[in-house]
Amino acid sequence: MSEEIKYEDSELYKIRHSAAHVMAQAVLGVFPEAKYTIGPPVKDGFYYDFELPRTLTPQDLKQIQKRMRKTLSRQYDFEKQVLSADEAREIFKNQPYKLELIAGLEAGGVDEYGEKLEGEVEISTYTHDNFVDLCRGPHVENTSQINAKAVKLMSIAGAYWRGDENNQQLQRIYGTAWNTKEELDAHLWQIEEAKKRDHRKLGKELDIFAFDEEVGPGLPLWLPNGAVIVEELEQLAKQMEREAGYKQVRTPHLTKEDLFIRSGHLPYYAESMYPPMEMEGGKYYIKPMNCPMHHKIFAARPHSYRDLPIRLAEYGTCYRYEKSGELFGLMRVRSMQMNDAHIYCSEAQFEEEFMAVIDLYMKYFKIFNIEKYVMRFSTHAKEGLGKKYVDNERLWLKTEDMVRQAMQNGGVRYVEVEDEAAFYGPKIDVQVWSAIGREFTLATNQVDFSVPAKFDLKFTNANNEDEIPLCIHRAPLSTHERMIGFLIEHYAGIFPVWIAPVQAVLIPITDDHLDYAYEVKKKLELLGMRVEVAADSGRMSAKIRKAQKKKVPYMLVVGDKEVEAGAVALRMRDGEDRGAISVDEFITLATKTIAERT
RNA sequence: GCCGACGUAGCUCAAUUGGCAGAGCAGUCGCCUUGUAAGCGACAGGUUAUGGGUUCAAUUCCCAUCGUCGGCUCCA
Repeated sequence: MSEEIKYEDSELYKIRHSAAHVMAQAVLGVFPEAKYTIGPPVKDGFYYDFELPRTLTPQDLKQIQKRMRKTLSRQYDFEKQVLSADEAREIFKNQPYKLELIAGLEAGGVDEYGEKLEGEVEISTYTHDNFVDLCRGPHVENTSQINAKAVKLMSIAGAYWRGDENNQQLQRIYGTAWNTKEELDAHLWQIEEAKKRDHRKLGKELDIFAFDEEVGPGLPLWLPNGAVIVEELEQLAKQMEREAGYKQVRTPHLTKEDLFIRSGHLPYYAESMYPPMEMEGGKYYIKPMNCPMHHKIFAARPHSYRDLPIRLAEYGTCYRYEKSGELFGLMRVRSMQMNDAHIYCSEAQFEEEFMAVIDLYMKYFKIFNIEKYVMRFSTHAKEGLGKKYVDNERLWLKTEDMVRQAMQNGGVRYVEVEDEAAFYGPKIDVQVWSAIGREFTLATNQVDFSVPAKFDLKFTNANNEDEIPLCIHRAPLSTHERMIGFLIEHYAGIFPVWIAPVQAVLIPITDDHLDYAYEVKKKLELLGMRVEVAADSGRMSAKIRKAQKKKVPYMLVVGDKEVEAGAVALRMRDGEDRGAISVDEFITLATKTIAERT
């Protein structure tokens, strides 16, 4: 990776940045009264945000693109000019957003996102043709370096000024730009391919989950096939957690408000919680997370340092009132089951416990063959102490160091991001991307050196004194919803045999072979396999096609020869025909594959 | 929640400028008895998301609600 040119320094970056200017010029051509804001390059393209007199239509996009092509057919230089704040103000006197940016640059070197700039700040403009934009570059030298056939405007969207929902909402136009038309076509093709593995599409095709308007948005229904996957994941988690010394607990879905007052979730988290129910004068909430319940379990009995660490695990069912626009298939829902656990330990035990959790992550990633992810280490920021972060710098630095040390000792690659921690401690998030490119936190591993105190959690240490334990919140398998959404896309629906909802389909060639098919099915089911018989009146090849579309791992064709020999003709879903093998041989092969989760 | 687009059979999609709502697949029932990705036929399937409005007439035009999608914000 390090040998590659950074995107920010690449030619493509300049092309996209420059294309954004050309687009802004075109928009101003159509709407002379438009206020333009910022327009940076992004992954695969660029955007530009505008305040416009009316909302844009797809027709407008065509017109804007046409104007862009006209500009790109000529040869205009991009000319940089460094100027004073006053000079800049004169040029952009009718552009309030630009004036705000100039003020930011002048005052303390704040960039277009409100982030601090390093070093000396100069104010500069880039001009091509008749269009001037406040910009620090870089750009291509001349518009002719942008291939008009490799630029395409993609969509119109709403966006808030400086990303703050309290600010003015602007209209954003997304575009994509490449070196050549071939690259553009390849990109568009890739988008189409990605849609095919979108979990919302595959989830429907493979009968994994469904939403129902009368049930409500963000409340998925697991169809039988989906429930199989849920069950397999739970069994995996329970097995791994048993081996790692966790104890299973179970807690209610409802709780009095007192619990969330103590935990500190109310009122700060209230807007993500379902409104309370009033019962006998008291308020009850549906839980948005399990931690307070687990803390109460820890507090339910006295503990000696000899008992620690105590690891409490639960696939807890939680409900969060996510804003309607934030819902996204299974990836972002309102009802969810978390692969949750809380580990209570002493400071001395912390590193080992944290490492063990990371180790568990790695085991899971190996099982699922997950390679494309980023571990994000989120730390506190000094300025936030006592505000968004618990005011205990010693423990922040100590636990952050412990986490850093554990990650480095384990040889785990991560990126460190300041000022992204939970309020109670640093954390490691595992970031992944959905098929259509949206980023998600799949798993999370958080240190908590604060909330245990709020719950008066304690254990008796070796000196016979009360001591507050540290707590590790961890969810390596995320929630069932997000994990399965992710797995559907990760495998493109071609699940490994152990989680495949249907593992084998018996395909009788004629009805004469039905009895034998059922006989084999029963034999396989006794071993715990999920098997179906294709008993419809179609041709064998039609039955294969059906099984193939459902991505069933094993297709077992049975005809006269197989009945005679006590065999099945094994066809794999990649099309490989393994010919006739004995039923016992198939059982050996299948049960081994399933048991090894390969 | 905000901005925009969209909503026709279980699924994927048709339906000239407002003029009788259709097809393929899936399903059911027959026939065929079949060797590695679609055998043939018949039947059934709809208050065009929901509720109002305009009109002689609305899937089509207008309004509201619900839902989905693309983004923003936010997140397991």
